[in-house]
Amino acid sequence: MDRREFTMSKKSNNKVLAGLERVGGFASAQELHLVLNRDSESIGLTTVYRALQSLVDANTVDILRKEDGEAIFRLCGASHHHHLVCKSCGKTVEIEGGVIEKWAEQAGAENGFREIGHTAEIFGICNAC
Amino acid sequence: MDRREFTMSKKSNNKVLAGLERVGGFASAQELHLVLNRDSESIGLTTVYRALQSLVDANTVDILRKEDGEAIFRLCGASHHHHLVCKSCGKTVEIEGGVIEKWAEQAGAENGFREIGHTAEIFGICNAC
DNA sequence: ATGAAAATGACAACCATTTTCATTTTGGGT
DNA sequence: ACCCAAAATGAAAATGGTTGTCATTTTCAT
Repeated sequence: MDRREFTMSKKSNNKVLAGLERVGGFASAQELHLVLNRDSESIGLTTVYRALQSLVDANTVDILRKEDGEAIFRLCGASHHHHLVCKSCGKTVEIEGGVIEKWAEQAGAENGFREIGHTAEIFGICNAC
Repeated sequence: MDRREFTMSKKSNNKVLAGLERVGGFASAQELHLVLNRDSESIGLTTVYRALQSLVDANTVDILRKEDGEAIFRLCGASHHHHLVCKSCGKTVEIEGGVIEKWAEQAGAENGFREIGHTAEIFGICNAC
């Protein structure tokens, strides 16, 4: 009877994915909620949170935290890079992170972990500040 | 009489530093507040937050975020390592991060940043889970 | 069409963090 | 020592992102 496994493409998940595509980069749950409703896509804030949560669980969406602790999301597969952020003015540079991937994979493997993921951010003061 | 010039060493900052030393690794503001008051160091939660803030500004303390967004703090200079955390059971392994130091330093230098710092954490599922 | 299960969303609850503000402490000038 | 202004403190209230609740709606297999 229950043959539904991974076919469940919840409507809300699709709406949220569409929103993330339109935004292109990172967006917070609340921003996403605004964007979606601005474009006559009626969807509740709670549902946006739930959709994001399930997309994160499904490894479709990445989550990371701004310095103030707010969660921001982006589509996985969007080229995986890291950020160099100026603590003073907020200027952000995208950094290639192949080294980090390897480091994380290796450290995980050495300790018998699977489904390895990682976060890595660099911060400092840019030359304009 | 008072020849300690510009040791603007606020009493609360010292209490908080002592707490961080005692804890040894990472601690949240609230944990710190508990620890301090448990040891008959009377200090308010608000003051703990303010002290941590000023210590972070003074580059005496590092701040990073747990996955749930809560801020955790540690003394700078406390042996610099990273964590491999099991998403399921919370088991944590300390990982050497020399590669990361170099990666961060280099990326910062290449982009004209100074006072480079970084965060990096690895997560996955441990073999017991 | 029908009933059960899943999904939805308005609203309330939660909780870490910040702000407010009244009070206390500190420290320099006299 | 004494004043007094500025800094520090902390209890309580406010803030704000996120999660829980629950009544209602939608989906879907029969």
